[in-house]
Amino acid sequence: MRPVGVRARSPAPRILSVMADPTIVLTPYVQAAMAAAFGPQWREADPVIRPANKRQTSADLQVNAAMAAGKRIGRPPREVAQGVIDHLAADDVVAKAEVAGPGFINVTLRDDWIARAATEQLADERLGMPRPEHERIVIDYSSPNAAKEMHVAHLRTTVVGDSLARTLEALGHTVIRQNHLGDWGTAFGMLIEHLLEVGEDSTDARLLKTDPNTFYRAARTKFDTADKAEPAGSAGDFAVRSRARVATLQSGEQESMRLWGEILDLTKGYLNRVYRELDITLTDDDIVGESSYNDMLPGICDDLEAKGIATMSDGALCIFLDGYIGRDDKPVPLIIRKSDGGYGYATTDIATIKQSSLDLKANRALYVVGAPQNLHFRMCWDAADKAGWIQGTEPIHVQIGNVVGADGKILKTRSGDLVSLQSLVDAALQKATEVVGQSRGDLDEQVRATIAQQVGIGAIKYADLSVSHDSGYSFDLERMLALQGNTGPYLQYAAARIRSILGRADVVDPSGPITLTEPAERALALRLLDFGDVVGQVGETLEPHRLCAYLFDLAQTFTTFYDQCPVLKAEDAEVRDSRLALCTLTRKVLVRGLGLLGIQAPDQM
RNA sequence: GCACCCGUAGCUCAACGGAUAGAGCAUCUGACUACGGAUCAGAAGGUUGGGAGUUCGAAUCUCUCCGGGUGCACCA
Repeated sequence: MRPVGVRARSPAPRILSVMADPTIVLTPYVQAAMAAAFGPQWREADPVIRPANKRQTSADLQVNAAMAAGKRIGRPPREVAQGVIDHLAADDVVAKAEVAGPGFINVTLRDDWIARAATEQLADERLGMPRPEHERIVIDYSSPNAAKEMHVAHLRTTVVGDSLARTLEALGHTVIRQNHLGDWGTAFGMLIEHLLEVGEDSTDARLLKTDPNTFYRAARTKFDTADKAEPAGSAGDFAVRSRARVATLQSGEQESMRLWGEILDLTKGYLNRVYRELDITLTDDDIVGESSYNDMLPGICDDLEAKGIATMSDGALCIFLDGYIGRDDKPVPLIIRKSDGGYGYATTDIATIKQSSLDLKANRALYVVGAPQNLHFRMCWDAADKAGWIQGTEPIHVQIGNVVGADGKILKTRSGDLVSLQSLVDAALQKATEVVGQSRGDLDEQVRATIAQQVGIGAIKYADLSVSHDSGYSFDLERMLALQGNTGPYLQYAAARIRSILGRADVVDPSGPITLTEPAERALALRLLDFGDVVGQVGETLEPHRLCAYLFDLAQTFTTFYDQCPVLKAEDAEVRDSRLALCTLTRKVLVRGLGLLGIQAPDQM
């Protein structure tokens, strides 16, 4: 059985758009040196180039291949390292290379090379982002339920999934967004009956658009009241009608289907409002309701049974896979058809991966879904794979950790419900409004409101994205809206500040050339060059927090530069032009990077 | 019981098998009457839960123990 859900980490061939990334530029040089020194079998070897350890050396990069190679070559690592240096023909890039410690090669890049690379990066539309081998990538994310309000758990899968979609698209991949809307199930019987009772054009019906939980709860309450009434039937026949409606709906009866469609239309109104407020790229075109798989489900069950993969057990059609043992040492079943003939998530999830692989020909299929569902997905994919339905597709569960409160527990309201997404957003917007009102009382209210919107949403998103997606994070408004520290507002501020500087310069579109004399200039330029590599890494590892960490570090590197190097008051025109170009490039990288995270950068704040 | 995730500075979190484990917040000390101070420089803070192993080298890989979270038959 093939391992599923694990991304092979063999280094993918990368095609560079410009010379920008130092590691990529240096790699062939080092490989050539190793081949020249120790034979052609080293031409493809990973030179293990890493950022240099700043406590040990002032160099920029370290090449660590010599230590691993030492054993195979049969020579001391330091000797191997020296051999690489002796054959290194990279004078146009490398200023200095020297052996250190047990066999590190510390490499210092040439200032003029860095300057030239940064100037090129500024001219590059893609700012040095790589163009990896093209893939088709299906991303399942957000996945709310019809007629229910989105809650905390949806927030993160929506935000993380959207960032991944934007990033993978920017890398040139074809991204197919799939928003698996929960649009089917027994609850629709009572929802339809409730809709009929309140009237399709009533204000109560409009609640589906504005406050779906209230609508849902009203239906639920009626159902429960009627269902549990003693003696039976004393509270009306709502429950009976609801059950009957489920049956007519499932049979495809026209009027039931129309009413069902009405509920979905209203739901889409709600979802689109939330997505627009959060600046999420999902649209109606991305909605793939669970119901759209209905027609496939019987065939899937039949096929799995015919292939001998699924068997009947206690009236349900189940798949028992090797290696899945549950309580009491009993094998865990994957139930694909319930004993009442209905289908659960397992069957539709098998359908989705089958479709992504065989129909959509996806190279990767991402499921940006809560971590607790890991077992479920592994079983579905193992089953699908066993049936031969995963061909050339790597299914990946991008596990989303829980959002917890200050007490470390999952965010819940006093009544025990999960906290609604809207209440979190509202709280963030209110707080952002306060902050902007305090610091920018000079701006008119309309402008302040726009900024507060961008800052509040940016703060939430950045908080979601800046910690690794599989770990939980504590929802703390104070922290996420803080103006200093690793937060969205800090990065937005950095971008706004640079724009202000550029606005006060008389140059329209600074293009350099960039020249480097001050250490702070050099450090900034070098860090800017890393942008493309970081974005490429996010595309492979599916970890947006790496981009967050990079942007934060870049912003800090910039402020150091800005503190130490006068820009507008630079001593001469050439230096001024160079620094304005560095400012421009930094702003472009920050804005583009935030854009990949799905965060807007206000012009002023 | 079985499986997956996690345990790193007071707090929130990083670290692609590489050197003395890094940031931010909080704490403490300095700088500049400021090209946007929403700043910069610095200090302090750690036996990476414990132990064993693999490796030239382990927070990272393996095993084991402790502690926490989650999942495990008709919910999605």
